[in-house]
Amino acid sequence: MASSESPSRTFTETARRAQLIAAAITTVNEIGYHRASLSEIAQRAGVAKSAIVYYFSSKEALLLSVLEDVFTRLEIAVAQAVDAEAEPPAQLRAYARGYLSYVDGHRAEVTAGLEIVVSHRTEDGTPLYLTGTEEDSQVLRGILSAGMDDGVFRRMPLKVAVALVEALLDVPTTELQRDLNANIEPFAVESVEALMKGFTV
Amino acid sequence: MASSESPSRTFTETARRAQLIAAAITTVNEIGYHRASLSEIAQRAGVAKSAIVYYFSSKEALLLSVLEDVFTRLEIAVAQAVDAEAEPPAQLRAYARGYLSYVDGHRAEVTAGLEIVVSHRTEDGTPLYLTGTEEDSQVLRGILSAGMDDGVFRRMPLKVAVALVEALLDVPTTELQRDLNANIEPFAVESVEALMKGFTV
Amino acid sequence: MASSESPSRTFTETARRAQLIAAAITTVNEIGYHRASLSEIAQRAGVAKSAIVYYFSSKEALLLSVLEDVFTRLEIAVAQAVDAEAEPPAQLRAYARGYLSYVDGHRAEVTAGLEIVVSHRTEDGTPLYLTGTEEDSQVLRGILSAGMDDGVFRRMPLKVAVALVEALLDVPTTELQRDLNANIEPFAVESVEALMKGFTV
Amino acid sequence: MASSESPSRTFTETARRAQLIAAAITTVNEIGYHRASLSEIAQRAGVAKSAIVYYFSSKEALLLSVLEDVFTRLEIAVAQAVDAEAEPPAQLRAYARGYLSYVDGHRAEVTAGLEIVVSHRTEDGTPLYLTGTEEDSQVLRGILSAGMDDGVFRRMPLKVAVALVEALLDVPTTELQRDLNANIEPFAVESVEALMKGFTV
DNA sequence: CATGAATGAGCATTCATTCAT
DNA sequence: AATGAATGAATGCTCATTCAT
Repeated sequence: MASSESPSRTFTETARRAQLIAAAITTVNEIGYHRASLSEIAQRAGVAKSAIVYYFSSKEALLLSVLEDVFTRLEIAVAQAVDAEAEPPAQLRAYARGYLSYVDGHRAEVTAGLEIVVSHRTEDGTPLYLTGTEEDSQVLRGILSAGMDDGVFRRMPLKVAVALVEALLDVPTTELQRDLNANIEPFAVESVEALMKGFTV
Repeated sequence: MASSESPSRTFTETARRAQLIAAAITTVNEIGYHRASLSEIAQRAGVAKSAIVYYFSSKEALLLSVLEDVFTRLEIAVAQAVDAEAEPPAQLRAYARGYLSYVDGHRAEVTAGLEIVVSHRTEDGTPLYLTGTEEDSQVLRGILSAGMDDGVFRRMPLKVAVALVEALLDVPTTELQRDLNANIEPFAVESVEALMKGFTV
Repeated sequence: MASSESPSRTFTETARRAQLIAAAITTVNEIGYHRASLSEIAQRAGVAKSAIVYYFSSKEALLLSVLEDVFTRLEIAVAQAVDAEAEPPAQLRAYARGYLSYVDGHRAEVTAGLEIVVSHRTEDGTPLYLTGTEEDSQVLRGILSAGMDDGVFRRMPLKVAVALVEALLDVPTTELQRDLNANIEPFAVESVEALMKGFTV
Repeated sequence: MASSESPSRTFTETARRAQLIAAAITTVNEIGYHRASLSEIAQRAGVAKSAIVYYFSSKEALLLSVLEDVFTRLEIAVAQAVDAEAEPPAQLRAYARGYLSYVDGHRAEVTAGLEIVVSHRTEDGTPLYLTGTEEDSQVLRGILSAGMDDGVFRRMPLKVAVALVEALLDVPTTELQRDLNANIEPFAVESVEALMKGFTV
C-alpha cells in the first residue's frame, strides 16, 4: 500500500499522486471545497474513487497533500526572496513581495490551498487556519524579531505581528478567490505598503 | 405557521427564535459549522429537529438569522462609535475601536458569526465572505473616502482600502476562534495601530 | 368534536366544512393531490392546519368528504337524467349524457375528485378507483341488466359492462385533467357513440 | 460509477439493475407506489438503500426504468402482432389482442407499470398518464388514421380515438390491479368487441 | 496496480397529528 | 370554536470508506 511517508516511491506512484493533487486543485477551484467529493475529484482525474484512497489513504490525506505541495513551494520561493536581502525592513518587503509574486504566478494552486485551509476541519472540528504552528512562520518570525531588536520595527508580541502580516498578505489572495483572473497588483501594492508603514516605528 | 417574513410575532415565537439562535451559536462554537447539524443544534436547544424548521424554514435560514442578529448589533455599535467623531482619522480609529470593543464583549456571537461567514456556502458554492456588497461597508467606505479626499489618508482604490481594514480587524477575532477566553487586547492594540499608520499619508 | 356522521351540525360547522372542501378542491387542482398537504389546504382556506383536523378528523376524512360531496351530486344529476327515459338504450344514453354534462358543468370539482380517486390510497395501499362496490354503480347496473334481458344489449358479465362504460366515460374527464378549459365535446360525443355502438347487439 | 447513460455495462451491473427492477415491481404490487420507498424496495431486493442509488441515480430513475423496461417490451409485442395483418380492422383487432395478450402474460410487470404511470408525478406535479406524446401511440394512430381514410372506421379526431382505445384496453389491466390472479379473458373479449363495434362505421 | 461493488451512517426536510389553551 | 406550538416518524439522498478480485 502506498503510504504518504514512504521514502521510496515508484515512478507511477509519484506521477499518480501529482495527477490526483492537480485534479483536487481543479475540483476545489471549480466547485469549492464542500462539493469536492472523492467522486468529483476522481472523475476529473479520470480514475476510480478507490484509486484516490489507494494512493492517499483518505480524502483528508489527499487534501492535506495538496496543502503540503502548494505551501512547500511557496515557502521555498519566499525564503529565496528573503535570502537576497540583509536588513529586516528589506527582508520584510522581500518576504511580502515574494509571497505575493508567488501567489500571482500560481493562482489556481494558492486559491485552492486557501479554500482548503479555510474549509477543511480536523477531526475535532478545528479549521486548519487556526492550527498553524510557530514553525510554519519561522522565516517571518526571524525577520520581525530581528527588526524589533534592531529598533526599526515597532515592538509587539511576535504572534501578534505574525498574525497581522499574514492577514494583510491574504487580502490579495482573497480577491483571487472572487475572480481567478483578477488584477491583484493594486491589492498587492497597498498590502505591502500598509505592511511596511504599519510596522515601522 | 411561523414564517421568517411574518410581520407580527407571538411572544413564544420571539422567545423560541432567540433560544434557537443561541443554541446555534453555542453549537457552532463547540463543534464548528460543518458539524452543526440540525440534530446537534436541536439537541442543545432541547427541542426536536422539526422545531427548528418550524420557526425558521430551513437550517440555512437559522444560520443566516444568526448572522443578521449578530452583525446588525455590531453595525449599530460601530455606527454609534463613529458618530461621536468628526474627522476621518478619529472616525477610523473609532470605527476600529468600536468594532473590536463589540467583538470583545460579544465573543461567542461574533466568533460563531465569523465561522458561519467563512464556512457557509450559497447555493452556487460561494462563501459568504466573498459576497459582501458595497452597502455592507458603507460606513467604512465613507470614512476612508472622506479621509482620502482630505488628503489625510493615502489614496488607493476604495475596495482595496476596505479589504485591508477588514483583514486587520479580523485578526483579533481569529485569535478568539482559537481560544474564546484569549486576551485579545494586544491584538486589538496593534491591529488599530497598524491600521492608523498604514493609512496615514 | 365535529364528527362526519353527526346528524346535527351547527350552522358554523356546515359552512366551515363547505369552505374547507372548496379549499381542498382548489388545492388539488392547483398543485395536485400529492402536494396538497394540510398546510397548503389550510393556507388556501385561510385557517390553521389544526382547524381542518378539528372539522374533519383527519386529512383522509377531508378528502373522502370531497369525494362524497362531488359524487353524490353527480349521482343525483345522473339519476334524474335517467329517470326521464323508459327504455334501456335511451336510459344508457341519458346516463352517459347526464354524466358528461355534469362533468362539463362542474369541471373543478370532478377533476379534483378524479385526482383523489386515482391518487389516494387506503391504509393498505389500495387506490380508491379499485374499491368501488356494486352499490356505487347500481343505476348503471340496472340499465345494463335490463337491456341485456331485453336483448337490446350484448350479453356480457355485468361487472365487465360496468367497467367498460366507466372507462369510456372517464375519457373526457381525463382530457379535462390535462386542461381545465378544454373543449371536451368531441370527446363526449365519441365517447357516447362508442358506448352505444359497443353495447348494442 | 454506474450511470444510467453508461453505454457499456458490466455483467454485475446488468444483473443488479434487473434484480432491482424486479424488486421495484414486486414492491409496487405489494404495497403500492406511494409506500414503495427506497427502503422498502431495498429490503425486498436484499441490498442497502444506497445500492439502488448506486445503480440508478435516484428513486425516480429506478421507477422510470421499470416503465421503460415494461413498455418497451409491450410495444414490441404489439408491433409484431400488428405487422401480421394488412387491413386496418384486422390490424386494430391484432393491436388490441396483442396488447391484452401481453398484459395477460406479464401481469406483475404491467400492473406495476400502470400503478407507476398513474401515481408518479413529474417535478411539476403532472402524472405520467397525462404526459403521453403522439409518438407513444404512433402505431395505433397509424391504424386508426388509415381505417378512417379507408372509410371503415368512423371519422373522429385522432386524439379522441386514441384515448378511447387506450381507455378500453386498460379495463382488463385495471381488473388485474384488483386481483393479480383474476381471469381477465371476459374483460379482454368484451373490451375488444366494444372496440371493434365502437369504431366501425 | 486499480477497480467496481456495496455499504452504513448521517443529513435536511416534509407532514399529519396531538394537545394545551 | 379555533389556534399555535411541537413532535416524531419517515423519506430520498450523499459520500467516505471497505473489500474482494
